[in-house]
Amino acid sequence: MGRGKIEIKRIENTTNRQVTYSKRRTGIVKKAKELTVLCDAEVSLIMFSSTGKLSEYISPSTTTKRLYDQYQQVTGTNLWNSHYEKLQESLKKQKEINMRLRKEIRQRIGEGVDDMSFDDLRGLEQDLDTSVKIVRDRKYHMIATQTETYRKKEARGEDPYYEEDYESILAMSNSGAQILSYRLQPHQRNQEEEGYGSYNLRI
Amino acid sequence: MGRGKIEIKRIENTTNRQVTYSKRRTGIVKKAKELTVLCDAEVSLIMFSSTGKLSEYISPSTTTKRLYDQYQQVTGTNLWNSHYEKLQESLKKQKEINMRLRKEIRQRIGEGVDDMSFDDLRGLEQDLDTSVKIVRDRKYHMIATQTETYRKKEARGEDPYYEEDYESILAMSNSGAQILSYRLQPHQRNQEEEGYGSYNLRI
DNA sequence: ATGTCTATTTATAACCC
DNA sequence: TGGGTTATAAATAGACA
Repeated sequence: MGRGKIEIKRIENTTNRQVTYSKRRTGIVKKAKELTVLCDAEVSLIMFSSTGKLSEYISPSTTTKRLYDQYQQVTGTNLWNSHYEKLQESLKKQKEINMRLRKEIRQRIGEGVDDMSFDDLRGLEQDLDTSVKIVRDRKYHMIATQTETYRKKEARGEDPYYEEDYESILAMSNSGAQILSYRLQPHQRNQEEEGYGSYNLRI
Repeated sequence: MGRGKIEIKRIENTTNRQVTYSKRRTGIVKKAKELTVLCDAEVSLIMFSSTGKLSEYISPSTTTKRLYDQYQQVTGTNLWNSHYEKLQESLKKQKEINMRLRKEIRQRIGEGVDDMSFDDLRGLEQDLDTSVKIVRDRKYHMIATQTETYRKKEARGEDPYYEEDYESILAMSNSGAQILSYRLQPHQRNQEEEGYGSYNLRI
């Protein structure tokens, strides 16, 4: 191939190795092209240099993906299987989490209370009490704040009803979107869909 | 390449085409091997003849699948995605659902209450009241039932403390497993034991 | 890293088995 | 198909820009 026979053995000098790679890469790609045209073949050639640089050639009549699908069919080995399995596992996990979340919500709503132990009941009751207290406090706070605003406006001589009436002030940030989904669709609790969600969230 | 310059153009004669394919296939595979050894590269070469016959070369240091995984990483194109669009979609959906469920639980606990509208707050409060009522009723029912059992035992002259004391009767079906996962986080329970009586106040 | 030059080695087209 | 043989075209190692 050049000035003197060479032996096919790893070129230790990094620079030379890269130079040779560059030249031979061009050569092999040319061969692949020729094979494609001359023999009407379909060729996929993927190369990583020792520095990790990628080069590829794919016959213009096809795509890498299509050719690999064919490859799989012929060889029987399913390259995507492992990916598929991972996805499925993920999905399963998500469904389990979903189930748990649903169960927790159901219990918080008061369903299935008959199957709970006394201690759990007491715990749940306490939790609910705490929550309801938080919500109520927030509600009171909102009322207080809005009343304050109303009074200030009035004090400044503005018409407090200028833009909105008192009721609408209270109702103000009624963000169209319902927040508790179960309240939106009472029937929904039957079994929404498959439930996967997240992996390790803490509630 | 032989007796007279040839032009790179599809060989129309099928037999000749196959002969040429066969010879050149050998040649290109040799080149791939040389590139692998000489330049320490990783090469995947897949070829389909015009008759559909598959030939491949893969550098011994890797596997077709591994090399293709690398290929995907570098190119960004995900060859498998299109195969599993449905699965992937499913997964996405599940994650969204879980997100919603988590959000709902968080709200039922009383988190994020500051971002809710007044109406939503009122709705949530009602829901929580209802739930706590259900739970409390069930608790009372259990107490009543157990007290009943206790009395009956006593009436029959049995020692009601024979196996368990009164407390443990109440605590009975304490099913080791925690039911509400969020309760596992201890700090959340700190503010308990308060106004049971005010849980159903309404403005 | 890429392109050019050149001596030499390789690949291979055409042919035959 | 696959293996030889051989004349010739192609590829390329080494050197340098």
